[in-house]
Amino acid sequence: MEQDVISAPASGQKGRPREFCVDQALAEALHVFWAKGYDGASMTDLTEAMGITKPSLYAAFGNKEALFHKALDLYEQEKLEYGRAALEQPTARKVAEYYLHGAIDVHGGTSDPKGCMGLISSLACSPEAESIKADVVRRRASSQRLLVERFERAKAEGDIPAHVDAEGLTSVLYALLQGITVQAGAGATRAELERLVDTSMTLWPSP
Amino acid sequence: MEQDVISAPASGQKGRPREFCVDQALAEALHVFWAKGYDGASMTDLTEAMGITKPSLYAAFGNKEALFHKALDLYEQEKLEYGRAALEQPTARKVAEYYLHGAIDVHGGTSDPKGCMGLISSLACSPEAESIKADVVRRRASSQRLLVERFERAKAEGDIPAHVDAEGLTSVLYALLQGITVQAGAGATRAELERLVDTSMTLWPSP
DNA sequence: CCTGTTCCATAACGGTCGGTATATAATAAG
DNA sequence: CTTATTATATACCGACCGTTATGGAACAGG
Repeated sequence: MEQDVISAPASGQKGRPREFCVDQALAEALHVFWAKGYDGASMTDLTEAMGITKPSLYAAFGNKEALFHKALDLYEQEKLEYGRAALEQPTARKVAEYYLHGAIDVHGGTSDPKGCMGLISSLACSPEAESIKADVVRRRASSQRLLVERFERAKAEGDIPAHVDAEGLTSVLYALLQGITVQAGAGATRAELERLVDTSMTLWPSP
Repeated sequence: MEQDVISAPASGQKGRPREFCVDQALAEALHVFWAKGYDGASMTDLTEAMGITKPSLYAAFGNKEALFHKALDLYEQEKLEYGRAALEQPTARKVAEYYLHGAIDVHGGTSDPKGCMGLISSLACSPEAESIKADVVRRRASSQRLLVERFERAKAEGDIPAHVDAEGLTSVLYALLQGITVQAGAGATRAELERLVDTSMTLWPSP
């Protein structure tokens, strides 16, 4: 019943071959969800952007919600990779710098929609979007936990003062990140966002 | 043609008197918009919460968009008053403290919906909500400007170091504010939000 | 060829959206 | 009383929502 979404190899297909690339269609869907949010993206918006008809979409992805979760997977893999890379920076300060500048690149750039796809889709509150919101919150919590551990390691390494609260610092960094995506979505220029980040880094605790 | 929405005095009304209190109905509408956002709040949601029928709503408020703008006015007057009060604090540090703690009280409380009504309604991007978003962005910019001026005064008074960028600091404070409302809407506890604010204040520049 | 399977295209489903037409009820003025 | 004016209640509008049934087109194996 459940069909493999990742482009199947040419062998073993019995019926009529599909006329579109699933990965590319998913990338287009991601773009629509990113720009309009889960509720704001209609099936018509999606199918037109993906270049396929509604039955094709349902056959390949299940339904709108399943399509969103797959788009969110792709979003995290491709666009939120800077979050994983940030953790590997040598110092806590560089972790934060990498994080915030990465946010500007991804959420304040010109090639992709402004703002954060997860944030946009999780603040809209239609009852059917509750599972969407729960998914986003869950993913956010897990990546936030990694950041707490990273800052606790930094404290052990004397990288940030011992009196600093690692969880609190993580919440602060996340709040700044969220603020960046909000302001980017509201039309802030790249210069304004960099000013925000630069000022943030002047406040960052010194070891 | 345009009717005065503020409860008119008993004199001069010619027809059948209305059977509901306009102010109270507006307060109920505010609650719905706050919880669900502009797009997420349906006319049925609104009329049921307000206890009136759709024709009554249209007669009294015009349409959904006009109702939202009036609800947003009420929201700013009643719920965002802490933003104006913060500006009058004696030092920049106290301004920030007042601002952030006020945000926790209003956006992370239990009596009202979690999160920020403006943020929730301005991130949803249906084409019809563009003017909603523009209104929210405009109001935000104007209150942000007041904060920049306040911090520039603080610099002149030696309240924060001269090398600090007042505009950047304002963007940082606003990002923290937005992050607080986002995390409150995502289910953060009051203790977590206070931890965020406390840690933020340990980073605040000393004079 | 035929059969089976899978995909595409059209059209339609019931439901909800924001917004109204219509008719009736309640008041003030004459 | 009648008349004018305004509010209410019901029912409805066209448009769009997410989803699916239907019928034909394109392939593989026999």
